[in-house]
Amino acid sequence: MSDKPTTIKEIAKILKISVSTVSRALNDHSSIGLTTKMRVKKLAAELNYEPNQKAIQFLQGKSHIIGVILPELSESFFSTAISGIEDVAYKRNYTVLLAQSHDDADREKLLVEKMKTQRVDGLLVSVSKTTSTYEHFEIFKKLNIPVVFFDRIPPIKDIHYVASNLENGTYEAVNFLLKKGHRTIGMINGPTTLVASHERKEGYIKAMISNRLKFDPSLIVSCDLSESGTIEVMNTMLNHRRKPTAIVTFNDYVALFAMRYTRSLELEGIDFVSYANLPIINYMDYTPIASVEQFPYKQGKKAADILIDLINRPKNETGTEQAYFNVVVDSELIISNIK
Amino acid sequence: MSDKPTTIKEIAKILKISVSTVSRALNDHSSIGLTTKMRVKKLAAELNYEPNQKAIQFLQGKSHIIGVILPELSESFFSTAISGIEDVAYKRNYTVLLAQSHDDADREKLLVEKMKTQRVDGLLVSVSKTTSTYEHFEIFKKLNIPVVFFDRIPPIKDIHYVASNLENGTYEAVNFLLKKGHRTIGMINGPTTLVASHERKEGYIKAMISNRLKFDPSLIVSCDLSESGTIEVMNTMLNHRRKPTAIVTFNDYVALFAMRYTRSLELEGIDFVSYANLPIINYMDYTPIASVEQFPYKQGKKAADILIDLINRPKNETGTEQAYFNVVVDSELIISNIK
DNA sequence: TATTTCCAAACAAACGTTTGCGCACATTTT
DNA sequence: AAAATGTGCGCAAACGTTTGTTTGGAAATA
Repeated sequence: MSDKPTTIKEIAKILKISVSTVSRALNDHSSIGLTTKMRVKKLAAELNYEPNQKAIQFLQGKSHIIGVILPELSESFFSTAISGIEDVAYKRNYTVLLAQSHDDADREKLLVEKMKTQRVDGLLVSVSKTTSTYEHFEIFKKLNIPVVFFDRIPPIKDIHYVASNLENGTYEAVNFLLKKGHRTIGMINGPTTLVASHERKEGYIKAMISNRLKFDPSLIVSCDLSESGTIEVMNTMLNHRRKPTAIVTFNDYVALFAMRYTRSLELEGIDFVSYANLPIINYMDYTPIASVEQFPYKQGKKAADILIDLINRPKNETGTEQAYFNVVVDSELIISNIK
Repeated sequence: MSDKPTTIKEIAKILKISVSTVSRALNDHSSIGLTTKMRVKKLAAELNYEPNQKAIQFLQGKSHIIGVILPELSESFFSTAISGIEDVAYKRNYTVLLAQSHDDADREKLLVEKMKTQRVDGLLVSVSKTTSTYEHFEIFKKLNIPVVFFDRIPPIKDIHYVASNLENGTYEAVNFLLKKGHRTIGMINGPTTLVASHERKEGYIKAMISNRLKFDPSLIVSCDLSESGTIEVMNTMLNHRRKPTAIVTFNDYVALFAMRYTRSLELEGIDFVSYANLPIINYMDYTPIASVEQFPYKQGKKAADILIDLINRPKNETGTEQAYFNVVVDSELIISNIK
């Protein structure tokens, strides 16, 4: 039968010393003699001793679980981010409790409750598209449990977050197109309410300016990101007095819609640049000629690291204003090697 | 400041009764009077009492964590499966510890170790492509910790598993093509070593037989599933004395490769049927006309349910041979609505 | 009335580990 | 020689909960 795992007690009994001595020996406490330490460690190794995490966590009143709530696991951006989150969590001895909101605000609220019940030590959130109120996160603030937002960040103050800087990537993208000879560059942007839309626009403008070109606001159009919406704005673009020879799209889906539409019109020669969300893009016949990479793995890692730092930070003195982590990960233009 | 969560002790103190009474009252133990129960429950509700899971789990010597090791989170099949696993885990009060092998056997071995250290109560595994030995799972058997395999199942005896029945889905697929008028149906199958390849072949054959058609083995070809491999076998197909008018491919990637290749040859009119792995398929210009759906969500749920059942099964009498769960989830042909 | 049965609640141990405190002994300082 | 300091280790409490055993008293039986 399966012998129960070795405990510190058994080691103590065998060595005829107290449990506390064993505990301290294993933790390299300074008040334990070298010989005793050696003996303890040797026996521990022989017996395959592994500390009972549950006991420790219970004792310390910490769950050593970090909650992660994100919109869709099946979106490659998020599943890649999770990968980074987990690598960090594992290294730092935390367990990840995963949950998906499926972009539903109500479900998100429910999940936040669940996380509280599970007594997570910290929370990592990428908010759902439909979330418009943010009180459900207040509970955590009250309980002094840190929350770090990443990628999809609520428009409120006093929060920790990790997000990508889309401005610089967009700058690079537009710059790349300009260097390639394009002079009329369109942009299919997302809803103007999104921070991400704003950043894209800024990057676009900066690229134009730094190339001493005039910025034509009518070349940037907002889109609801659906297929029909994309076709609609594509029509606007194509009927523009200055028809773009290149278009930057909000994401890969929009790029695919737009490219499919131009092909259906038997239009050729428009260069597309997008933002990397889909790995599958490599399997396709027609792909954007470049992509702005947002490094979801890196972002996930960073966010998890910050969260765990926050969990373990020394007790913040009451009254003292604490600092908020606002980390921005630069994006980067990746030029496709498919010609 | 954040008041610490309410404990059973505090309730006891306030009500001037013992902790054990409170505990039993909350758990509806029979030996507690109705009035006491009411009083306890009322106060518990008022104080927002939530049992400290860590304490319970520690006391019971259970971690209430199930480990999940799978090849790639970013593959939609797996991320969908995870979703099902988590739903079940949550409902049954378990936490999911997630890990990816990235289809690397060594990493998988490492992760199994990690899971052991974390003292998971059970393990859910979809084995990596490169795994060829399976001793690392033996440790769990020895420790009496249940392991359930799903989707990618090792070819060994005496294991629990959940897998999809590809035979029936393939049968439906081929049948569908036959009904559509096709008489020469090719199949790009995977490596013959895979169970999944075998099942596809069987389904194919059964469909032919039940339609009273002769089965031509040369119409089924093995493929390493790479793009070049796909092109190679496509050439074989296209030069076959009986050129197929429809082809069933091992997965969506192979379908995409094959379809791209036929288009590059400016060949038209071959119908493709594939197995649903990629949601993105809907965004593409050319898609298979039908897909065999494997219900990863359902499979994940089922696997998790079985695992947790196994964890909580009454102690198996030593010596008594225990039964192994071998669950097979039927696949189903989904006909694409994109014409 | 004396004894048994039963109900409701209390007591106390247990789970594995960490940690503040204290004790004994040895060494160094006054 | 007495006092202070240091070293190495043990004692016991603590974390929150469950659960086997015990207790007190009331009701039921003899």
